Amino acid sequence: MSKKAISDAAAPHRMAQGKRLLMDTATRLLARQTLQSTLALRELAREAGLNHNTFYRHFSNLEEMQQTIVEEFIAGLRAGLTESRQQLPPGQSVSRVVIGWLFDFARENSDPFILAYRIWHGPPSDSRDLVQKAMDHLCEDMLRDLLALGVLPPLNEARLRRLLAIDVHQVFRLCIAYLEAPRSRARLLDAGDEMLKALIAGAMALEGS
Amino acid sequence: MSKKAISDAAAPHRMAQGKRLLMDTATRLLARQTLQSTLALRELAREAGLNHNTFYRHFSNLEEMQQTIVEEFIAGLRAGLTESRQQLPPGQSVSRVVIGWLFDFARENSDPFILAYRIWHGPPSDSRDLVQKAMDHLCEDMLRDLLALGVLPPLNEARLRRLLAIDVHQVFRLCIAYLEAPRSRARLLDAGDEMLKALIAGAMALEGS
DNA sequence: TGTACATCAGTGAACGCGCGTTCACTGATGTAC
DNA sequence: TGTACATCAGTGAACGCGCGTTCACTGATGTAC
Repeated sequence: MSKKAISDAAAPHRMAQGKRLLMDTATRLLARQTLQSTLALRELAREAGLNHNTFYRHFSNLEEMQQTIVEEFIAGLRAGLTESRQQLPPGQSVSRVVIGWLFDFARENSDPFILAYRIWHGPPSDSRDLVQKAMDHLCEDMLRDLLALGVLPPLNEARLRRLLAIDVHQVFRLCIAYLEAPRSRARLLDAGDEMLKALIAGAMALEGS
Repeated sequence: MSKKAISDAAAPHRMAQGKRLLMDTATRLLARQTLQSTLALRELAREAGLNHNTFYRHFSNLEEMQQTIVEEFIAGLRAGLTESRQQLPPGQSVSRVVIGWLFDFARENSDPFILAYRIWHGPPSDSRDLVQKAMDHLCEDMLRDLLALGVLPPLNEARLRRLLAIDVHQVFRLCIAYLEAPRSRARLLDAGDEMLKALIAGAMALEGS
């Protein structure tokens, strides 16, 4: 199970040091800010240890940078999930393994993870649409996997999609909870497992009625 | 079913015009901002049509004001829910009625609603703790109501709480979706109904195993 | 292989502006006697 | 009922500061021939 930070996975092409540094610093500052405030361009550069004009060499404004950060995060998430899906150890609870992997991923990339989560639940924006699209995609993959693994009888697909979307939402919330209280890992894994089981059982019960 | 704006319900005591105006304007600006940026004190006052120093008559900083806004929102939400619970029309789907009421409430108080939702999913803060506490409370009320109505067999309470917490999260997400696409109201109500049914059925299935 | 030139990443000074905060003020409302 | 005083809501000028943005510059890397 890979634990590479996404910067390696998603941007193997050489990237200017300054750009890399600005993106990482911005992610850190945005993810760790305690009350909402604009990220100031000069503060970002100061924090990154660069001249404030270096920013303009790579981005024309902060929104553009944020979008780049989100794209990189999404690419890393998808690459990692694809990889981890191919190595599903047989006989284990699927959701435990996947959620476990996601917990690790969240821990390795906590700042981008938190940032993406907040953007996902934030005001409408291009960045938010990117995150939402990635989540939809993730949902589709999950449905396909569950059907392929035979965990699911072929129920009403539209309903399954809706319920899996709930699962995805809540799993990401669990990841955030995990980051805020890493010692609860086992309990949170249980909760994730219970949730998927309940949703699938619920879907089957609704089908019958 | 009351549709009063929360300012009436929660702050019947006379409040200085300026304070009221500042809080409403801040809520509007915060809820409608498209990309995250600090609310500037002077911009707020300008937008409210007041001298920028009026702010200091009522709050010592923006965080304090935000907390006041959140408290007022929560008080209004709870008062409204209590009221609507007492007038539950018999024979209807409980979740449809409650979610329907919540949709109306969200529409009548869309700015505070959106703000509270974003705070809920945002960085740790006193405001966020207030929202979380209100949601926990709401979950307890819901559990009590469902048990009293006999909709639920008395299952494992801890598990019920966890699954209802999921329901609450998702119901609020549905409210946000409703605000962003009011024409989908019927579809979103269906989704809310389906979700609660699935979760309850899932809980019962897990109990049996 | 060497040379000339273009592109690129990063620097540093300078600008005008809106910001948060302070202070001293005004006029209206409430209260004590 | 009237008077004196305190409290309260809102105003306006002034401050120093950090901000975003521009411009002209440097030195390193890449490329054409």
